[in-house]
Parts: sequence; structure tokens; C-alpha cells
Amino acid sequence: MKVIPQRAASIGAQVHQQLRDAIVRAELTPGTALSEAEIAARYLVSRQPVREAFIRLAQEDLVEIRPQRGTFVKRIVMDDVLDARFVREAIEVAVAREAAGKADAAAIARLQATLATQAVATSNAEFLAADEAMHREIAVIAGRESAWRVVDQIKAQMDRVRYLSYIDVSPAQRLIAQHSEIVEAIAAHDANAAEAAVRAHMAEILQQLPELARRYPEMFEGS
Amino acid sequence: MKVIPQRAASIGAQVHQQLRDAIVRAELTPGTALSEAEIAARYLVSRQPVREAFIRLAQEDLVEIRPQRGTFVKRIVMDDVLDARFVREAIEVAVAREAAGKADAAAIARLQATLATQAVATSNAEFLAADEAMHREIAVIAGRESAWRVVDQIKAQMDRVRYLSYIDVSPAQRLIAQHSEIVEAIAAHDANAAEAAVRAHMAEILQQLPELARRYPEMFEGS
DNA sequence: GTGATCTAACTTGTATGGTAGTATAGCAGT
DNA sequence: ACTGCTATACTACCATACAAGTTAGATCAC
Repeated sequence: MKVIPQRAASIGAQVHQQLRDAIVRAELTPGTALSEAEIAARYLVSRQPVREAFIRLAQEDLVEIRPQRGTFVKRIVMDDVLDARFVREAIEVAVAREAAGKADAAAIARLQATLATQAVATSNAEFLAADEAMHREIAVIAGRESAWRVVDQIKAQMDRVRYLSYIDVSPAQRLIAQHSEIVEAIAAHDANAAEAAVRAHMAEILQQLPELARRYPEMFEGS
Repeated sequence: MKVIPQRAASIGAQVHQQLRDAIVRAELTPGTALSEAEIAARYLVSRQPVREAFIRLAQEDLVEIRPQRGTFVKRIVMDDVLDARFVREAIEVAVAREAAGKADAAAIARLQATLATQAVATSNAEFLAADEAMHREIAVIAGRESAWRVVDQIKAQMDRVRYLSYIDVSPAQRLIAQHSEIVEAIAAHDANAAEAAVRAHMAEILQQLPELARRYPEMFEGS
């Protein structure tokens, strides 16, 4: 049993986490102007930790810091989302292939458990959490958990879109069916089938994007 | 002709760039203790920008900030390098396949030009710059330049190893031969050959790692 | 009315002082 | 010689003050 290395996170880290969640969940809508002083007042802290949180967010491409002008929640750039999708597909395909080769009975059971959780999810956030848990679990099975950290970063851009689209465009049932195919392929140790299933799943967002850009134009960059 | 949007970068950004280069080039060796005050004194700036540079570096996994203890150049973790390699291979394979489909005569000429540059490189840094230019060019040809930004981040971990190994382990000639195969496959619009060539190239580091860990044990994490 | 200009209210960037936590060297008591 | 406490010299972290730049609006000249 390890001694608790868990200390209270720094204020800057906490602010970063809060803002990141808010941006990904589209509570802070694209284009919104943030200001160090305003956020600092809201959280009753000084400007410095807030500033550091902004720097972190800027490095994740979630905000844009314009010197002496302001900091803004980045608008969704269609090309960026498409490139994020491309990279994510490349990584997740490779991960799924490895997982298909390494999955044992216990691992398969864990995957099926997440599928069940998705089926009974009653809210958008709940479903997306189970969704993410499944994808991460696949990475763990493949022994590439740290590869998931990369996907997690990339994914943020896509998730912003997903939070807009879950209710409207893609019914959960459809996504669960796709997930189910991935799990079955891994359970059957069929790498090729796993790859095909992942690619089909990753194609989903391609169909959503045009519709979303039409419906929420103010959240997208005109570029 | 665009008006110069280039303004002097902030001090924090400059310090970040300098330190990042120094770490990747192994001038700042793994395990070295950095301190806000020390670096600030060295560059004749205040501690705050230095602190912000540290935060950026920490997010890139190049340093580790231990609260109230110090900030240290991260030691090279074998597993992290292997995972970085895995992710990079997945992305670069996908990029190369697309490039094979899209390359026109001008693009192929540009690739061959970088090959020539590599052949006449007289220093480690010079060769690595040409190497990087070629890989980025492939991404540009594929129309996935922003995907390269992801690789660039991942690659930092691998580059730290490469700066140790260039002279000792992998002769440039061997790498150039591998690069040449990649270019030929793309020029022939043969996606499968391009994939195979990239995978072979990415396997190179696997052979170097054990030897390097043996030779420079103090730069690696015992974990 | 129209246009240029100045001012005031923002913004981010930098410097500095102080705080809390950690590690270490040295001294005290065995 | 060895153990345990204490003072001290670090560290990152946070708050505050100041500087430099941008922008929007009021004001003044025409």
C-alpha cells in the first residue's frame, strides 16, 4: 500500500481543469472572450494562476491568446476537426489491432461491461463518459495506455463537436452498435475486423460535421 | 506580401524555446535540476516568465515539476520512447499512404531535394534538420500538415535519444537509404510499399535503444 | 455631418515581495 | 559513533504592483 502522494493540486491546475471541462462541454461557447481578471475574480484567486491556466489551454489549442488584446475560446475550425479525426483514426486503429491480439477473457468482460453502461446511460455526459472509458480500456488492453494520453489531447477538438451533436444527430443506439462491433472483433482476436470496425466508427463524425456547421455557424471559424 | 505580423515573442515564449532546444539536443542532460531563480538570473529576466516556460515544458513531458522541491529535466523512460514510436508509426504510416496517392511531379522533386541535402550534411544537427524537413514535407503533400504538429510533439522524446545515437549507432547512410525507399514508394504512388518503408524506418530506433540505455544509464529512468 | 485625435478603460506581459513546504547540514544529547 | 531535533537555505507557488499595448468612444476641428 502506497502512501498517499495525492496533495491538493495547485490553483493554476484546478482552474485549468475547470475551464477545460467548460470549453469541451461547450458551456463556454467558441468565440467567448475570457479575461484573466474576470476569471480570477470569479474564482477568488489572483490573476497569476489564471494566466498559467490560459497558457496550458492555449497549448491544447482550446483558447487563443492575443497579446494585449484578449484571450478567446477558439472557434471550431473544420479542417482542424478533420485532421484530429485523421490522427485519431490512425492511432486507434493501431491500438485496436494490438488489443485484438492481446485481449484475454477478463479484458473482454470489462469491455462488455462498458457497453452495458452505455446502454443504460440517461444523459449526454453519462454516455460520453462511458464511451471514453471504453476507448481508454482498449488502449489499456493493448498495453498502450500512454498512447491514449495523446488521443485524449487530440480528441478535445472532436469532443467539442460531439457535445453539440449527441442529442441531435447521432442516436446513442447507432454508436453503441458500432462499439459493439469493435468489441466483438477484439473478442474474436480478429485484427482486420477490429480495424474495419474502428474505421467505420471514426467515419461517423464525418457525417455529422456539415450538418453541425450549418446549424451552429457562430461556433465555427469562417477561415 | 503580408504585413509583418511578427512581433517580438514574449520572454516566456523565448525562454521556453531556448530550454526546449537545449533539452532535446541533450545539452541539458536528463536529471539536471533547473530552478526558476537560476534560469531567470542566467537570462536576466524575472522568475515569472521562466515559471511559465517551465509549465509549457512540463506539458510536453520534457521536465517534471515537483512542487516545493524543484524542476528537473525528465529522464528518458524507455516505455515512453517505445510508446512515442508506436504512435508516430501509426500516424506517419497513414500520412505516407495519403501522400502516395496525392504526390505530383513537383512534390516528388521536393522530396528528392531533401534527400540530396541529407547526403551532403556534414554535421549531426544539419542531418537531423534535413531529416525532419523530409518528414514534414511528406505531411504537407498528404495535406495533413497539422497532423505533423502532433508528430512534432511526440517526436521530442525520440529526438532526445536520436541526438545521443546519431554518431554512434546509426550511420546516416543507412537512414538515407531508408528515406530513399520511402520517397521511391511515394513517387511510384504505391501506398503499400510506402507503408512498408515507413514501418521499416520506424523500426530503426528499436535496435538503437538497448545499446543506448547500456551506454548512457544515467540518462534513463530506472523505474 | 464628418473626420481625425486624444483620452480612458480595458487587455496581456513582466517584475517583485512574501508564503508554505521540503531537504539538508549541524548541533545536542545520548 | 549514532540518533534525533533544529535552524537554515533552498524550492515552487501565489498575490500584488507596474508597464506596455490595444481599442472603443468622446471630443474637437472643420
